[in-house]
Amino acid sequence: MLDPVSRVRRFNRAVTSAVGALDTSFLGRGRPLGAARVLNAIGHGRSDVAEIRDYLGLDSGLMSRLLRSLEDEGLVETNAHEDDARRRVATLTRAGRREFAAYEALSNTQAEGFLAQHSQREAVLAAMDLIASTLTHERVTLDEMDPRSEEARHCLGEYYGELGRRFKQGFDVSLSRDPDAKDMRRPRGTFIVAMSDTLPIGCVGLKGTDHGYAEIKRLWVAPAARGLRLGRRLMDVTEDAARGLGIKLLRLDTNSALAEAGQLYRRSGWSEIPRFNDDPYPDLFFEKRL
Amino acid sequence: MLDPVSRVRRFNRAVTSAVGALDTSFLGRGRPLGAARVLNAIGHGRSDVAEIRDYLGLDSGLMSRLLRSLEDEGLVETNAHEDDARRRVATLTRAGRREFAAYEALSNTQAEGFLAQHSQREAVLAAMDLIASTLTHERVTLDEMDPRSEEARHCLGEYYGELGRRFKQGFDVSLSRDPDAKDMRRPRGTFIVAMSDTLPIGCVGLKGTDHGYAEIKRLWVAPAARGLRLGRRLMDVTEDAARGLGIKLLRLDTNSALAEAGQLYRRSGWSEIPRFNDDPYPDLFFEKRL
DNA sequence: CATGATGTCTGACTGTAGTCAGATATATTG
DNA sequence: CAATATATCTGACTACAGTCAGACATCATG
Repeated sequence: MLDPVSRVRRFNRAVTSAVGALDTSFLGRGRPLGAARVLNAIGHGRSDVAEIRDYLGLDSGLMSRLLRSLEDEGLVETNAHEDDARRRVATLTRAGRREFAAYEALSNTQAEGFLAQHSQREAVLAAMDLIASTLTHERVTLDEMDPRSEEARHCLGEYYGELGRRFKQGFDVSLSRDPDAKDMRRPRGTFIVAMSDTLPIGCVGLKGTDHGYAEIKRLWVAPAARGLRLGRRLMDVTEDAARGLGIKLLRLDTNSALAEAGQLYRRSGWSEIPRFNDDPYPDLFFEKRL
Repeated sequence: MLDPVSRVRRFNRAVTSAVGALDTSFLGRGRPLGAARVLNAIGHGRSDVAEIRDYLGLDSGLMSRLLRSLEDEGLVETNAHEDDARRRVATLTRAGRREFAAYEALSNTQAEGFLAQHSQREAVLAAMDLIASTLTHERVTLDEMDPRSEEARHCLGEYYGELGRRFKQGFDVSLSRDPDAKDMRRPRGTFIVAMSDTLPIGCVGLKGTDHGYAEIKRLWVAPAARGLRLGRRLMDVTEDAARGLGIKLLRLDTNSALAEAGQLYRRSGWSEIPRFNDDPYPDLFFEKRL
């Protein structure tokens, strides 16, 4: 019972029966699961019918019927898409928004109830994050984003916080050479955020310079997503982007306190070079020719 | 997106879609989910039809039909229960055992595949244990068991290992006054194991003495099950058992390195007393009058 | 041994999810 | 503008899960 496979299977059993209960509770508002899922997808901002169908994996016939039943209930309205009259766009009516809010409240209460069972909330949450990340890691997308976007700023905040915890002397952004946002935008560079569902779980910046090379900056992976080789994926995508921008040489600096990072660089074709800047924090310097 | 409730809901979404895939894969052997569940319940040693029905939460009519379909496939045989001919007992035929083994192999492969995604297996497993324990903690049963049973010995082994890690000087059972198993059996005492599914996740011993009191020994809760107030439940059940045995006074010893334990005792009506034995490890002593 | 309780089974039924073929309206392309 | 592609809808169908009432055999009890 204590070998790894049994532990995974115990988890599966526990979760399967809990999810079963969760599904039934969706029926708690007198509506079949399929219709409830469509209503919630619309409530969460998916309006294009084809998109919902794709997201929920439904047959077009079934989707059509589910929409019709929600319309009959007065919860949803559909209209032709303004650019293409074949496509339909679904929106919630006032009653639909009310009903959606009721589902949201129900889900929130359920989540709170679950957390209340346990006196060590943070440990439970961290465990949930870890498993959710593992389950969804094939669906993580690496999206180019503006370094000033909310998602990017979230990642950077977490990154700085972690440096503060891991460097003996702490970390003060203002002392470091904080890259200018415009150096991490095309065409000089780029900024990439790893998104799991709607949660930003990692980032990396490619910063253009005028010295004949570009720099990799701010590589960060959320603790819950570590071990999934996301750092490697972020680096690969950034290198591809750099090649696309015609960049021939990459450099980066890091600190030996960040052991995983150093390992990653060495394993993926970077070579250590002498210090090439006067930033007070880094003590390790790498470059890679593309 | 980062408040606790959102994190729980993200976990729910991730797990719901994974479980959906898992359910469908049960159909991968050309058999409806219901029949597959019954087959697997029988394979896992549940033979009494009423027990299976109860475990899977099925209607008696449905259960009957599912059994019939498995019989038609030649996978299951049912016979009258030898003590009560109204009850039926289901057993797997040779073909049934083969089919069950195929499901097992499938589940194991799936579990291994999941673990393989992540380079930090132990962290993922610990997270799964924690969540499984939280989800199933209402279903944890506290069973009286022999202190020499496999379950009890597992718990004691974990307990000693943990003392070794938490005591500065380590822990050597032979130096401690290891209770005689017969002092933790009725009528002198008892031994209680907390079982989650088939996994032992906690224990406590009630050790009878000839000094006018009984002792609480070996209170342990698995790391993954901490925070669920299981220690409290174990203590409550043991006190009830002690009352049932006519015991009027309980004592216990512990070590200040085990802070949670000390807190638990103080909060549940125990009072500190002077040392009452010469065991080298404990430095805190309590008693409670029933 | 009659009576009621229990465990299982059968038949008749419902609701939901899902599939498939074809109809309809709109877009795109040569 | 004709031919084709695309997005949705409708009707007809199947499979599965689940419910309910009642039949039947067996057991426990006074």
